[in-house]
Amino acid sequence: MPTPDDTTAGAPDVLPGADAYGPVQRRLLVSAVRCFAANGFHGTTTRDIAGGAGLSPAALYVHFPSKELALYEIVRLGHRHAYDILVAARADGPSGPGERLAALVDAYTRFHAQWHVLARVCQYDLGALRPEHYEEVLRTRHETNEIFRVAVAAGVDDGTFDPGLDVRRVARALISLAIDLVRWYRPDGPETPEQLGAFTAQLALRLVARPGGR
Amino acid sequence: MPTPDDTTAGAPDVLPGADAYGPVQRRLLVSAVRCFAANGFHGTTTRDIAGGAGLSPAALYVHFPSKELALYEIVRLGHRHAYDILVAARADGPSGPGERLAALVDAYTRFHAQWHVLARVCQYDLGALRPEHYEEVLRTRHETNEIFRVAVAAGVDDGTFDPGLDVRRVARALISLAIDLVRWYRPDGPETPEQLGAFTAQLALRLVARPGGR
DNA sequence: GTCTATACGAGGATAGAC
DNA sequence: GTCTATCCTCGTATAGAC
Repeated sequence: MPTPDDTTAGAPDVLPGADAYGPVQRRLLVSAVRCFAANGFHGTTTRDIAGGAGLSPAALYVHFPSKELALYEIVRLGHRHAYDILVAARADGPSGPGERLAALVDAYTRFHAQWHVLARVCQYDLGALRPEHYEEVLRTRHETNEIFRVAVAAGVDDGTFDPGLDVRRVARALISLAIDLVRWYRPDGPETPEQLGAFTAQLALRLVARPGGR
Repeated sequence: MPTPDDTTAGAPDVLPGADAYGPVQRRLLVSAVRCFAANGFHGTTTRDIAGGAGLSPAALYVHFPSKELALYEIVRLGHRHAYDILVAARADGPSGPGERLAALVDAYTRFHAQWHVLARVCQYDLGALRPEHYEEVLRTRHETNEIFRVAVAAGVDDGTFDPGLDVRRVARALISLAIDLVRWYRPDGPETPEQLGAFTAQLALRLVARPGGR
């Protein structure tokens, strides 16, 4: 049972691209994200969502044609935002393969910690999407994963990383480290998203380092 | 919609400790695990479970007092089995901290791959448990996690691993690597549970290795 | 122990007033 | 665009026959 009263304010805690929506639609999406994260798509009722936004059950259907499309909107937003963050992290900063990979892992980890409510929905409720929507999301995920594979491959190719690395598997492991925290992360815990990002990036560099390397 | 007809055979593919139950109860649990893994607890109906076991909707309640208690039975079984596997892996085999940690990560990874249907339920549907059952499961999880923390600490203390390691965070990362595969693992993929276990164990040793170490 | 039949509430979605 | 009221299906669980 999420709290209402994000009345007009944006919802910087659970919805990154919230400015793209009108105030009511935004309140509904914020409520939906919180409900889905807490109880899952099937464990959430349309009454929960509308009530969390301070509206009657019927009001939801003025803004979304179905519960599933509200989920799709949320999942699409989350995946798009994650992708954008990685592209930005890849673009700026130093350009060595190590620094670049560390920046990607750092950014991806921080994203999942900072937006852990949204990220949780993006990981756990994909199965509730209709097949065509699911396929669309998978395409975005593939592009996101590809960024990591390319970054690992770059360091292997130019000899910065261990030449014996299995690129796909190592990239997958780095993604696992960044994503799995949505399972256990709580914002009232001892670690900030920044600390988690820095730590995970450090682990990433250990994973790709040359055997005898400094 | 899982398939029926595990009629009398055990269900080695989804239920490890299946021998402890009678044949009908076992069929119900097997059906329930498959349904929960595919659609989540709230996305699964008691009709789905009973139908998947070849029974009428009402028959479920002869063997389980509620849908939630069937879930609890499944989750308890899964967590107990994972714990037992780790204790066994810790007990046999060579005794150096590196070998021991590798054996733990290997076993834990293999467990999640081999029993990925069960493991998926154990990771994704915990929130559907009633609070008292949830608390009980958390206790088992804590003991399981503690095994990894102790194994990492042992190598740090005797100088085998990097003395600068943050024991809790590194243990958490190893657990993440083993668990996250339930999100993407498919048995028809290119990797066997054994290959995944060996690879993840190798990553674990990289993560704990001394900086200049061989 | 399993079945058919059913009670009863929950939940997605709509109708129509304001 | 929001509300109240409602439709109607689905879903958990039970009753009672065999």
